[in-house]
Amino acid sequence: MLKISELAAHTGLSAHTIRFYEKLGLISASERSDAGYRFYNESDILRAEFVKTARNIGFSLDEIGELLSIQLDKASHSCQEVTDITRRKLDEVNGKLAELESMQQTLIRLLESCCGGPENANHCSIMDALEAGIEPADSPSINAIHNRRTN
Amino acid sequence: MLKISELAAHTGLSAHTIRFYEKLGLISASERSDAGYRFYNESDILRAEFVKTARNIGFSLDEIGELLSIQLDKASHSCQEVTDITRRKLDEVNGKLAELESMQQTLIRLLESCCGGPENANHCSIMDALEAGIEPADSPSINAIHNRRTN
DNA sequence: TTTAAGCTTAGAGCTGACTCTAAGGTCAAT
DNA sequence: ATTGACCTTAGAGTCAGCTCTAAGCTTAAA
Repeated sequence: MLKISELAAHTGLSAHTIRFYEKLGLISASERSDAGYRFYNESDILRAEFVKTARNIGFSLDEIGELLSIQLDKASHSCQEVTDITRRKLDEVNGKLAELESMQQTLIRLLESCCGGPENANHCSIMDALEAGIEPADSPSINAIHNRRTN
Repeated sequence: MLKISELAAHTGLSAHTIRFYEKLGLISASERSDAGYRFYNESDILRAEFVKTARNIGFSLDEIGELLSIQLDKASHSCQEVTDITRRKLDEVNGKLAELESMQQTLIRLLESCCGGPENANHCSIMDALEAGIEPADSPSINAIHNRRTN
């Protein structure tokens, strides 16, 4: 039986966050002391670790809620439901990756174009590019590979 | 001279957003009609486009403010200041990319492990992995390349 | 002339995931 | 007995970047 600060130390979540997750129905303390202190038993701890793991992978708290409700009654949920959630998340991640890679390419291009020296910025090619309204570069190669796996 | 909705159409920003950016000091209307309507002249329009471009690249509104203040007095700012802002942003983008690529690898690994079929989730390998507390995979190869350019 | 679309303002609300505060009760050690 | 660390709650605040509302004024078209 762990107290909240012990569960916090164990999971790496703060006590505040654990209470917050409890409000959302993600984590609960099966028992309370007479004074109202939360106590977490083995299965509470496993559940908290599940939440932490899922959060690390990038699932939103809502999605973690979905996954937990599947976990509570696996017999009436299918693998497909689980992969659907996972695939949705992967698609989202791929979309963000594409955006960020486009930004990355643009930023690299800008940095390569500018001397970066102590000269004044009158002829700075980065400023010129921003004023001219450069297009965001899209970085096709890497994402094309990633996306192929998901579509 | 454009009215706010015309500038909105021109830039792809909403009129609401343009007013919001004005509050932050990013965009301004050099003139007003007798009734108080904003009117944007050529240089206002260029400034709005600058903001839009910088935002597309991924700069925060604060950073855009910095860039604009450099633009207003290029003679007293150096190329180095501009590249510093740009490099900072690139580092940030690279950091997010690394995180997302790690998530991506983990999600792909999960999807590959699961049948995704209509069977019940009693033996779903994704659920198993979440319960077992999988490590986030870090995807070294691609980021190692990206990061090499920035450090 | 009337109507609809568009403009103005200050300020509130939204998103997601926390993070913190205030006011108070509990517990272990000295 | 007192200190200090820990626990409780409801609820407010934070971040960034919008997004919307209300109440009222202006303008262009039919």
